[in-house]
Amino acid sequence: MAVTLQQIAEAAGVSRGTVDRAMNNRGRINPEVAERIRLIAKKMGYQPNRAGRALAMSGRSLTIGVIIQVAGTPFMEKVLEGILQAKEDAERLGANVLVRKIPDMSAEKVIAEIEELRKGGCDGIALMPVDDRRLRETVDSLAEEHIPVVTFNSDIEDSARICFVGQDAMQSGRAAAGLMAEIMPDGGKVLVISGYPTNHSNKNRTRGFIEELSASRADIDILDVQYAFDDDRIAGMIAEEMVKEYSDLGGIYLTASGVEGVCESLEHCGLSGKVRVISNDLTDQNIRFLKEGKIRFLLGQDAHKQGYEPVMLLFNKLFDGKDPEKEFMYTEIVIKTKYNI
Amino acid sequence: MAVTLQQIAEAAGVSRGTVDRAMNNRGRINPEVAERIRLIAKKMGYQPNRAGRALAMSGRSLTIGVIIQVAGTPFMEKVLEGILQAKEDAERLGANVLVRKIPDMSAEKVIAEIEELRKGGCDGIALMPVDDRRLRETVDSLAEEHIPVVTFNSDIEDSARICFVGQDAMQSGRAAAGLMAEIMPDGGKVLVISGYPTNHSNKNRTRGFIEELSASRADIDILDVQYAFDDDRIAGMIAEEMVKEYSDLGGIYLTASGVEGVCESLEHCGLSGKVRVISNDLTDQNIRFLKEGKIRFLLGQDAHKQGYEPVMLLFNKLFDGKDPEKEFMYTEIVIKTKYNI
DNA sequence: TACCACTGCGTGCCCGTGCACGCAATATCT
DNA sequence: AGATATTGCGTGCACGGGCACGCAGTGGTA
Repeated sequence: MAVTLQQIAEAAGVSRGTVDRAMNNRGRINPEVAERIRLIAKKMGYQPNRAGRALAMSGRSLTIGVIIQVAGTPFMEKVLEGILQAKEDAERLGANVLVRKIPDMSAEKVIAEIEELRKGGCDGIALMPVDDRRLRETVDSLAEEHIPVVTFNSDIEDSARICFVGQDAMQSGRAAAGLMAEIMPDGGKVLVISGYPTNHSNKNRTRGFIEELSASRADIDILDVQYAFDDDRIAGMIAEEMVKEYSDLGGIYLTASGVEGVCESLEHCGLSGKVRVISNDLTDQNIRFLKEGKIRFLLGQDAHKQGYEPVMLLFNKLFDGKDPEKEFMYTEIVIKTKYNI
Repeated sequence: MAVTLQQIAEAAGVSRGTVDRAMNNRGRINPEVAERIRLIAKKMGYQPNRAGRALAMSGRSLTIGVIIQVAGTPFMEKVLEGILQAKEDAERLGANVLVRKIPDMSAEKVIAEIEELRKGGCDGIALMPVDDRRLRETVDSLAEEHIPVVTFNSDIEDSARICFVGQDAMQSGRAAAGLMAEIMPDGGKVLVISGYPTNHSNKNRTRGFIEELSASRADIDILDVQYAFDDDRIAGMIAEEMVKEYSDLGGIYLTASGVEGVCESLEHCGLSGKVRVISNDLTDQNIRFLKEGKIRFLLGQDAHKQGYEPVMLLFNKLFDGKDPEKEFMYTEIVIKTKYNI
């Protein structure tokens, strides 16, 4: 049976109200008594009853804002599903979840949404950020107002956000290397095309990929990393140039965008399906290329969790005062082939 | 804001208790009044408040029993984690979750546990079943007593369980075929070693694998399915016999157990790592073989969800009277290599 | 007519928690 | 010393829903 405040009160020889003050640091209590009560509560394994709390809190707001880009990709659809399920769960306990969908993800738009949520008296915010100085400053200012922020999908490094829910990029790069090793039995050359090198995901995926592949396969030659800056045209040009220069180029790993350009170039050179392409992210386009056999493997992430968890982390923080266990919550790396997409 | 019984009572010009009787069909009420109240409630969009109900129901049982095999595998650990998280969530709303761990999974043991739970006044049961006629009869008898049952990991087909949470075995077989196709660029022969053919998972994995591979790769020759009946020694013998008979045997797909026997045979023949092995289930042993490069791919399933959902489905059913959306809840297929395990 | 059972409804308590209020004891100030 | 704040604590109400109890009105029976 669950322990209640009343039981702790009896065990400590005080009243329920005193236990309440001790547990919730409300002040107006002798610090020594408070400490003793907290010790007893801990020993008894006290966990606040959600129903009781929800009931007592009813009438108050507890609003959680979620800022998400609506791309219409299957990935985003699943993230949204996760968010909506969390919304349902949280709202049944009296919370209020506002989902703000924005069509394109510029820092200005995100900041504008944050400001609007802040004005509306939002108690916590989950967002899919972009790398931007002003956005980081905005997040830090939210933290100063004690409005917790959780980032998901990508992170704002060195900011005051309480948790990041997303992929471990290094590990993702290593997994890609493992797959590349499996499908290149005869050795050969491998090319890594990275997006913006300032982006941490790109950097870490590249690092993980190279570390793993060079460690496991001495017979595979990894060419110098090329940067396509998230531009399909540049990625295509790089691919074309490289397959012409190196006839034994057997695989291309893309850390981010540029898939379309690469696939077109390979097709143009008559090498589509021959040069193995491994890429990231379950976008519509990538999935199409995967189904057509132009991409061998796609590395994705647990989309549902990436939507559900940020909301729930905020809810737990705001409702129970329970901080996230870690500063990062990594989602599983999902490997998709044309057969399990 | 949410509608309460009190608001309905005021709108209907009756007392809260009368609304309660109307909404919960408790009798002792004029049928016409009851109907009128239900109409008003519907019009106002009444949804019972979980917190209130949980609080009122506290002290009463709402006991959910979970029967799980403790194998100590990482997979089972994660399933257990999911169960324990669901336990926490449900218990915070006043439910009671009993986790029964049994060391080995014979039908007798499972039935014995079910009987004990039934005697203890359990309101719903989640279990990892084995294929057994008496077990199915037991589950059906539970259904007659209105004790809902959810199966997970494997199903009891054609039984009265309200939902199955686990893998779509056909799809898993297809994914394995896709991977096999990727790592056998030069064609050759492929062998399927199945566990007990009466087991639906084995049957469907085999079917999915053969359908997919024969459709996508005409240059790969799929040998007749061999049955190892979940016996390592038999599986090993089959593998040894086959690699001797067919020098171009390039891949083995195992639907279930027998991995150890196969790997030993391959090692014995000096073909370890050369003949590609793809298998199912993230057991300790399989993971070891995967890490050692003796297995190329392992197909697993979302373990956490497989623990969490069965308990939550039962809780939603018993607490809110909400039935599962579908009779099946399929978990995602996870592909593991030595690099993302 | 007196007694009882039954119907149809209102009332009040309970669950666990948050919080406002109030009261006694002590501390601080005039 | 007396008035006034502050500290430390107990008490009671509220929240929404389940359910026991009780009460008035009705109908039947001896």
